[in-house]
Amino acid sequence: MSGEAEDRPDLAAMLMRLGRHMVAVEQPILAAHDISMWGYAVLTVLRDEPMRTQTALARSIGADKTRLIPVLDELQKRGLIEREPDPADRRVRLLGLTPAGRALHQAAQTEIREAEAVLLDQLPAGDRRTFLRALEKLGTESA
Amino acid sequence: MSGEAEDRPDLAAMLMRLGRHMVAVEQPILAAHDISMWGYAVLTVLRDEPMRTQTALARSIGADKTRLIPVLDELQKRGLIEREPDPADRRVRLLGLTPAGRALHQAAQTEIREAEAVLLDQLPAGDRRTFLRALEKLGTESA
DNA sequence: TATTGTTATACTCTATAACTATA
DNA sequence: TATAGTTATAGAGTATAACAATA
Repeated sequence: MSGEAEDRPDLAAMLMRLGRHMVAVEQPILAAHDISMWGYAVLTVLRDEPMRTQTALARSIGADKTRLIPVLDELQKRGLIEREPDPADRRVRLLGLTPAGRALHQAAQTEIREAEAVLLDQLPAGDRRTFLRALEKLGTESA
Repeated sequence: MSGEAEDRPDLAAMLMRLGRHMVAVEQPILAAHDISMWGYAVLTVLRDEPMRTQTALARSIGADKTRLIPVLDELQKRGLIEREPDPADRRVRLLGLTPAGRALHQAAQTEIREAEAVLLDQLPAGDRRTFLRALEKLGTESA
């Protein structure tokens, strides 16, 4: 309980406003690599760890499993992901990045980080670190 | 340019994830007051300053002017906003809160701040202040 | 019977364009 | 002719439910 008066917009409003702005900033970069926002999100998750089911993948990026299917179809067709039935349980699809998928993700992320820096450089280095750490912590522990 | 390796999710992903979560947290509160997210956004803007046109109001909350109209119809019908033609230029609608609108906004916002505190209390007080200030600054200066 | 993945459908949200009225 | 507001329509994005394959 801080005794200070908090004269600021609501948290959801600030997050969604800045979030929409950053999505708009990312859009041209992703388009240059011919990949959608959901496609990029899939590559990001699979880079950190392969997944055993599409349902788990969908949950981890906050998407419905049904709307991931066209995305996975496209990524597979372009040779960016592997997606093969598990011999031990042929209902599930083992998911992972191909080298091409890894390379594309790396290239796109590098450009995205440069675009983010333009925004984040408005903050002093210490505030920037605190901001990013807080944002990551709140997102992972609650959402 | 910080020389540190930045092993974190992309900024847009973190913002949208936490933003969606906070919207979900707000939803039951707004529903209890029988008001939509856009309706609440309108009340918030008008509390800070009356507006001279609906187009300006739409722009200030990042919405299309056409999708604001049913929202304004509803708010007006419930006596939460005033919306009268400007005698000096009868094309424009002068917009402002009624006392009832101001009271409803205040009540809802109080509950929303309490819900936000549950999340924000995970941060040390200093980090919390830095986080909120940074978020507000980045949102207003760029988006 | 339960679970994974898929397809088809319906629904919500949003943007586009056309219209009215004022200036 | 230009602008504010409104209406109608179409499009994108998303979720719901039914289905097929496997356990």
